[in-house]
Amino acid sequence: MRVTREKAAENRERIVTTAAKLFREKGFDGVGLDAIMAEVGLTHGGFYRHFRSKDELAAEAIARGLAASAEKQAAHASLQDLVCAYLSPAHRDDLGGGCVVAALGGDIARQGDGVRRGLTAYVREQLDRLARWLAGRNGKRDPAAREQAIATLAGLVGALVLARAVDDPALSDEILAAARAAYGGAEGS
Amino acid sequence: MRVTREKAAENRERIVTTAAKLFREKGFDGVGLDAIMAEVGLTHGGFYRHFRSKDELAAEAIARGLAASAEKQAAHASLQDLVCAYLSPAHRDDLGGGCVVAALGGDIARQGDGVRRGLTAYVREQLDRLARWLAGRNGKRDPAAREQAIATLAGLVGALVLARAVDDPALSDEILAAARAAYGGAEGS
DNA sequence: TGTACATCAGTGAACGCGCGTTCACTGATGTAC
DNA sequence: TGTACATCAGTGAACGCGCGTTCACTGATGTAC
Repeated sequence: MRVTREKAAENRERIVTTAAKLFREKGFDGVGLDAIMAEVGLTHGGFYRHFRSKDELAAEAIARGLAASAEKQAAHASLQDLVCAYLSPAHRDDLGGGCVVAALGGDIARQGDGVRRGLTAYVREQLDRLARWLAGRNGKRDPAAREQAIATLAGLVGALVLARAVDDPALSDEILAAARAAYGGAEGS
Repeated sequence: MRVTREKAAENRERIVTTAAKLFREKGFDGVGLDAIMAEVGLTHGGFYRHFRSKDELAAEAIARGLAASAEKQAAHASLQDLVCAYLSPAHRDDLGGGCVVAALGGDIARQGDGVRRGLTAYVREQLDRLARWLAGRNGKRDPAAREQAIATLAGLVGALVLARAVDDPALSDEILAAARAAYGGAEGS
């Protein structure tokens, strides 16, 4: 049942992206290798032709998810766009495709070095991007831009976590709307 | 080996508080009943004299953790106090005794109805408290107080999650300090 | 280009461990008289 | 107050299932000649 090298590489790729989705949806311990492989369309035995362990897959899946997030954030034309998209009901309801930090934040703090190092680099990158935007908005060379960037990133992540954790749809929507307003998603750029 | 009714009630209590601590430290799936019971000083078999299942314990432990948090927040004399304590390095490093939402936020969204309803009530309570304080600071009857309360709560939770997830102690400290400044922990009341 | 052989991605059964749950049992507590 | 019996919190072994991991095997792909 050997497959093309090309096909094998594609399968490996799909294992990583599928895992990245499922981990965000159900947590690291909430998904088994069999569920991941089944969603890819393979049997679980073949997993170890691609990865040494579930942990190795987890590290790679997180890295992939962070890279995808970074790309998505970079695509926004303005801070306003980014905040509106991040705090949209659609993003709240898209656990598997959304922000890795909001979905797995608590668990990441308990993960190994590789995962946490990747996350740290991602946070630095996002802070730099936000600070640049904020400096542009407030006037060049704003010394408070970095502090504002940190407050904004924290507010975005926290608002999404709260909006997802809360039981009442009306309260959840209110949280998103208030945070959009507070973090610049409703004002002009 | 029967024990006093009093002693049994005390044991039950300790199971709940120990579970509340360990769940926050290692996640729901990261701790077994045997570990919880061992830390209490009992054997795992006795667990089912007190609870019908691990899930039932989880719901009660979360509720207990939220109640403890609410009490702690209410004890602060001012918003400044609360923000400074919440965003302190000590709180960041006290996973087991700290904020339930920051420690288990992502997992709570995947829990049952009981847990989420309790969390929702807790969030409402905190928002009301924050809005009252913010209205007091800005002048009575501030219509933006609630929006500001939401932004503040989100910022607190998000900053703590980020500070814990990040690998670099200096960046972690910077996040806490910036958020303290941005959310009113450094200004006068 | 064609043939023979080596490689190796994927299969599916099996292993082993952890963990939630159950159960027969113990013996001190609680209660009825 | 004292005695006999019922209750039940806690014990420790056992069960069963899920899941990460291993392994012998298959058969198409890749390669050497």
